[in-house]
This record gives sequence, structure tokens and C-alpha cells, in this order.
Amino acid sequence: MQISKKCQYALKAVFELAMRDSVKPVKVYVIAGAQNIPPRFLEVILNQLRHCGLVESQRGKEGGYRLARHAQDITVSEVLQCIQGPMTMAADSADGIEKPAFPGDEAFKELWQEVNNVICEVCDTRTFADLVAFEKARRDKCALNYSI
Amino acid sequence: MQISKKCQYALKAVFELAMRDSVKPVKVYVIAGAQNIPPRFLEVILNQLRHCGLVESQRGKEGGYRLARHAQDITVSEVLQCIQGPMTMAADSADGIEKPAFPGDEAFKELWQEVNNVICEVCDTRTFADLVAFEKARRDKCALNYSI
DNA sequence: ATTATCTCGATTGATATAGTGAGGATAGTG
DNA sequence: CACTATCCTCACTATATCAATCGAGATAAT
Repeated sequence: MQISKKCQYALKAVFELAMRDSVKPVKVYVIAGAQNIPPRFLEVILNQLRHCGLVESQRGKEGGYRLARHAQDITVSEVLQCIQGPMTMAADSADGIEKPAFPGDEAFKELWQEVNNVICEVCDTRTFADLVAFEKARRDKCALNYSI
Repeated sequence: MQISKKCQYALKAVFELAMRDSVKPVKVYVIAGAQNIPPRFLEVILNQLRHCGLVESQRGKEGGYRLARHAQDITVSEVLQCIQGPMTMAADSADGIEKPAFPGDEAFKELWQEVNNVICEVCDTRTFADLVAFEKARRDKCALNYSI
């Protein structure tokens, strides 16, 4: 049960854009540098985020990416779902064919549903504004420690 | 974010043993047949569960597997951890080297910690006795529907 | 016109997953 | 004791997924 690198990069990228909160678009290689992400891979990821309506792009010179909405309106869930599809713990038959169902299938199905629910509860309510606030609070605390 | 087939098989196998609650060991191919699991693969899995102390084996003719503890003392978490190691959402550096930490790393770390906690809350408290009870309740309900 | 940037499909290499094979060890049975 | 059904172990293969890159094209600022 791992979060893919791609997903982590996507989250970092959106976070970076949220931190900057810039009207000017931010270039891919700048984000890549700030968050230590392979630049060409990040291009792919940002494009995917764009198709999901999470970021906007501007082409040509002085182009780049910016958030499509305010950071407080973008949740962690949305990014996760954009990159790795709907969150399902157990593999459900994508072919639509009802499998004959073996003993316990229903019990496990209910279990995974419950697990999904609690995960969603956390990720649906966590916006990038929250994450940025957390980061800024941490920095303030560190600055305080140094100044003493 | 998927549960591997191997893990699903492991859970199904332990569930099957819990359902039978038999003093006599149950043969691998019987479990495999009941739960639709490739038999040879199941051997590997049951062996792994044995090393974790979740099931016991008996060799030779009339051999097989049984639970090492009561179903009410085996949680879903234990099986998951036995098969796919400790549950961590984000990849932490296994090499022990402290990475330089990029903006937001701490915020995400805290997030994944929270997600792990809620997952564990569900999986740590769900025993196989619970799952069996769920299954039996479901069957009773169905039987009732048919009899009316 | 030039150049820096995004766009996008194809491709590659590494890694993990799912499953199999072959031979050995063990315990019941006749 | 010999036989056989079962578990035990480790090595192996095929396939899928992941991570990342390539190359050619489109677009916008200067």
C-alpha cells in the first residue's frame, strides 16, 4: 500500500504552486527544481492535472502553470484521484461481470468500503491551503528557535 | 492504492480457516478450491503466514493448516503486515539517510501519518471472528428471504 | 524570425506482481 | 518398511506497472 512517486510528485507540484500563489505562471523547470522532481516527468504530470482542471497552463515564452482554483478549494483527494483514479482498496471487476462470489467476499467488500471512507474523510477535508499553513507555521517555529 | 492479489488471497485463506474453525488441519487444495485461489501460490502464502505465527501446519498425510490462534485474536492488520510489510503510505527512505527535505515534506508526512492512523484504527480492530459473524449474518438473512 | 515554453504520443528500462517448477522433508497407512 | 499424500523451500519466468525520457510539434512573447 504505497502512494506512487507520480502521485507524490503531483502533490508536491500543486503544493509548490499553492505556496507561490502567483498570478504569473510558474515554469515547469522551476517547480521541478524547487521540489526535486525530474522535469520531463513533471511535464507529463502537470498536463494530467490540467486535464482534470486542477491547474491552468500558459504556453510560449513566459509560460508555465498556475492553480486553476484557490488553494483552499483544492483537496488532496482531488489530486490523488486525478493521478491514480478512484480510490479503491480491493480490485473490483472492471469488466462489469458479476463474479460468482466466494465465502467472505461481502464481508471484505464492506471492510474495504469502510477503509476507503476513513481515508476519504481525511483527504477530502485537507486542502492545499491547510498544507501551506502547516508549512508556514513550521517555518515560523524554526525561525523562532534560531532567533533565541 | 491497491491491495495486492497476494494479500487478498491471504485474507481469504485465513477467513476460510476461521469459518471452518476445525481442529483437524485443512488441506491447501481444499482452501484453494473454496476460495478460488491458485493452489501452488496459496502454498507460498500460507507458509508466509506460518512464519508470522498466524497459522500452524501439519505435514504428511492428513496434514494441512489451521489457525494458530482463535479467530477473535487475529486482526486484518496482522495479515496485511505479514504479507506486505508495515503499512506506510509514503515511501520513506529505507537507506536511513536523511534527505535534505523540500518545502512541504513535513506537511505531507503529517498527512500520511494521519491517514495511516485511521486505516489502522479500522484494520486493527477488525478480527476474523467479526468477518465470520458478518458472513453468517448475511447468510441467515438470505435464507430468511428464500423461506418466505 | 527567434526562442522559450507547453503538448503529446511513443518508447525505454527498472521493478514488482502473479504464478509455476522441481525436488526435498515429514507423517500417516498398509 | 515401503508408499503416498501432504507440506516446505527456493529458484525461476512471464507479465504488468511504474518511472522516466525522447522527439517532434504548437504557441506566445520579444
